[in-house]
Amino acid sequence: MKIKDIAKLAGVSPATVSRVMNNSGYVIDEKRKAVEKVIAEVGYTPNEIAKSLKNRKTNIIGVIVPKISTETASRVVDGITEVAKAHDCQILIANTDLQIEEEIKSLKFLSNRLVDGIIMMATEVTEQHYKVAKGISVPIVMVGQQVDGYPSIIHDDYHAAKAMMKHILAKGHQEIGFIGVSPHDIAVGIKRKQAYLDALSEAKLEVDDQLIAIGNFSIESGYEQMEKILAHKQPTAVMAVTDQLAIGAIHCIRDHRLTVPEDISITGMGDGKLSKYFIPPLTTVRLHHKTTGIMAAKNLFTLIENGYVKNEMVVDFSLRIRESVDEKEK
Amino acid sequence: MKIKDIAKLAGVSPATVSRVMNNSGYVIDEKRKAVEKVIAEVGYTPNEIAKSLKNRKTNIIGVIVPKISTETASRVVDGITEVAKAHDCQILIANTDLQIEEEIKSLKFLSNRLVDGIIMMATEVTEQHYKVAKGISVPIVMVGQQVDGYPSIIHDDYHAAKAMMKHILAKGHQEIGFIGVSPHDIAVGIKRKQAYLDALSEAKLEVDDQLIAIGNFSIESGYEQMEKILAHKQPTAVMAVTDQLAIGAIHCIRDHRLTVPEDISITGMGDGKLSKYFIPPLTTVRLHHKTTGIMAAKNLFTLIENGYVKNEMVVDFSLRIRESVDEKEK
DNA sequence: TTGTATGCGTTATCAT
DNA sequence: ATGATAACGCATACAA
Repeated sequence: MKIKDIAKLAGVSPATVSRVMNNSGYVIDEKRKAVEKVIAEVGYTPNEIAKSLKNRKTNIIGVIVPKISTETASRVVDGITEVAKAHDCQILIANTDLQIEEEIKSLKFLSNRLVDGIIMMATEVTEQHYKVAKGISVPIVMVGQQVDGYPSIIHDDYHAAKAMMKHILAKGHQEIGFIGVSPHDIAVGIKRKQAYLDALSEAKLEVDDQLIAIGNFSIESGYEQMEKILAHKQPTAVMAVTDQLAIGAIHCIRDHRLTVPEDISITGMGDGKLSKYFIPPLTTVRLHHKTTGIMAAKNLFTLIENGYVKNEMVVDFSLRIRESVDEKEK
Repeated sequence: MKIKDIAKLAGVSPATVSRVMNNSGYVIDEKRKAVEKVIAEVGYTPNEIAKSLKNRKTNIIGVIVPKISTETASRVVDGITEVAKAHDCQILIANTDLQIEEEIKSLKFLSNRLVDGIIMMATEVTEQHYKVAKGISVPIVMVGQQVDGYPSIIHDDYHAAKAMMKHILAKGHQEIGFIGVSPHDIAVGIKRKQAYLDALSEAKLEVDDQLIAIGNFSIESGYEQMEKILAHKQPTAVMAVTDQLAIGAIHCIRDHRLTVPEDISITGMGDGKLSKYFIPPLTTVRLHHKTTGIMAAKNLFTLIENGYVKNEMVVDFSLRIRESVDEKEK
C-alpha cells in the first residue's frame, strides 16, 4: 500500500495525501477528512525508506558500542534512548564486540546516509579510526575519550580516581595497592593509574611496583592480580580500577583467610548495580553513565541541527563511601 | 558522491559501476579496474538508503527490548548481534522502557520496510500487540513468551523453577518461602510460581500463603518481600524468582541477624554475572540468554529466507549449585 | 487549494 | 559487454 493507492481510494492526488500526512501546505478540511478516513481504514503507514531517501534524513542515530552486555555501555545507551525518543528518533546499534576492525566497518557503513549522526563509544581511538572518521560527513560525537576535532563526552576519570585515593589516604593508609588495566584503554588504563601515582606522590609516598598489578576487565582478573600482589606484599588498602576487579580482589583476599576491610581495604570504580549490595558494600565512585548518554545524544542533536557544539564536556562523578574501606590505626 | 559521478570519472555508465560494486553481470577487466581505481581514490561508498529502496531489503533487523540496561536483555542482544554479523546485518534497537505503548509504536514504525525482520522481546503480549503484529508484513519472532502464530523462543521457566525447587526439597526443606513477581509477566510471574506450587504439592506439602510474597524486579523489592515473610514466619528456605530478588532477600535476612544459608537457604534464578561472586555464592539456575538471542536471530533469518520455521523452541537451563542452600537437618 | 511532474541514488531490464 | 532508462515510494516546485 503506497501513497498513490491511498490517493486513488480517497479520490485525491498523491500530493494531497502527502500533505495531510505531514500537515504541510493547504488542504481543505473535507479532503483531509476523506484522506484520514482511508488511511485509518487500510492502516496505511508510509515507507520510511522512501521518506528517508527523499528527505535526506532517516531519523535514526547510530551508536557504536564495544559491548552492549556491559553495565557501562547499556546505561549509556539507556541515556541515549531517552533523548532520542524525545526527538522521535530510533537508534541503530553496532555492537562491535571490541573488534577495532568492526568499529571501522560500522563507522563507514552507518555514515552512508543510513543515520543522521553517530555516537561512538570507543575504548581506544587509533589513527585508523581517526582517518575514517574524518572522511565521514555525518556528525559524530565521541563518548569516553577526548578525540581532537570531535565533541567528546568524557568521564572525569582522573579526578574520580584521585578522589578515591584521597579518601583512602584520609583513612590513614600508606601502603596502597593498585589493580589496573592495560593502557590501551586511555580512560581506565591510563588516567586512573595516573591519578593513583599522583595521589601517592602528593602524599609524599613512594611508588612500589610490587603493589601495582595490571589485568583485564574481568572479575577473574581481579582475583589473579590480587594474588600477584599478595605474593610479595600485604598492602593495607587496594584501589581497583573497576568494581569487578575489586570484587575479584575481595574474593582473593578472602581465600587468603584475610578479611575486607579489617585486614585490607578495597575500593572499586563504577558503582555497578550490585556493588551496593555486595558484602561488604563496596566503596566506589559512581560514574554517571546514563547522564553521559543523555549529554552525548543532546550534543549530537544540536550538532545535527546547528552544526556546532561545545567541544568537550566532562560529566560528574560522586564518591560512594560504603563499607569496604576501614580506618587504618597507626 | 554518487554512482553517476563515479561513472563519469571512470568513463563508463552508472550501470557498469553498479555491476562492479555488486559483482553482477559482465564487466570487462579493464573497465572493472578503472572503476575500482576511482572508487578507491574518492573513497566512494554507496547510499544504503537508495539501495534499500530499490532492493526492498535493508539488511537491518529490528529488535524490540523492554530495557537494554538489563543483564537479560543485553545478553540476548549479544546473541542476536553475533548471528546478525554473520549475515552482514545491522541491528536497530527499540528500547521501549517497559512502555506498552512504545512497544506498539516501535512495532509499527519498524515494520514500514525499515527492517527485514523483527525480534520482539516482550514481557507481556496484549491483545493490542497481537492485533498490530498481525497487520505487519515483515517476519517477527518472539522471545521470552510463546505467542500463537509466531515463532517463539522461550526459556523453560517452568522446569527451571521446578528443578530449583526439587533441589531445595532434596536438601530436606519443608517450609519453603517464595518471592515472586506480578503475573503480568507470564514467564517469570506465572510459570515460575506454578512450578513452586506444583513442586510443593508433588511433595505433599501444604501451600502457606504467608510464605508467598510478590514484588517487582528490584533488589529493594526482594528485601521488602522477605521482610513481609519474616513478619509472619521463618521458613528454612526461600526461592526467589530472580537473582536480584534473592540478593535483596539475603540482605533482609542478614539485617534480622540471621545467616544464609545456615538459618535460611536462598535461591535465585538467572545466574547474573555477579551471582557466582556474591557472598555466599548464589545457588541459582542459569538461563541461557545469549543462546536465546542466537536462536531467535537464526530463526528470523531462516524465516526471512524460507518463509517458514519451527514454531516453538525452548532453550536449555542448568542448575548452578553453589553455597546459598544448606542441608536441613531434621 | 490542488494536481502534475520531477528527483532522491540505486538496480535491473532491455536494447545495442 | 555496455549503456540508456524505468522504477522503488515519497515530497515538493511549480503550474493551474
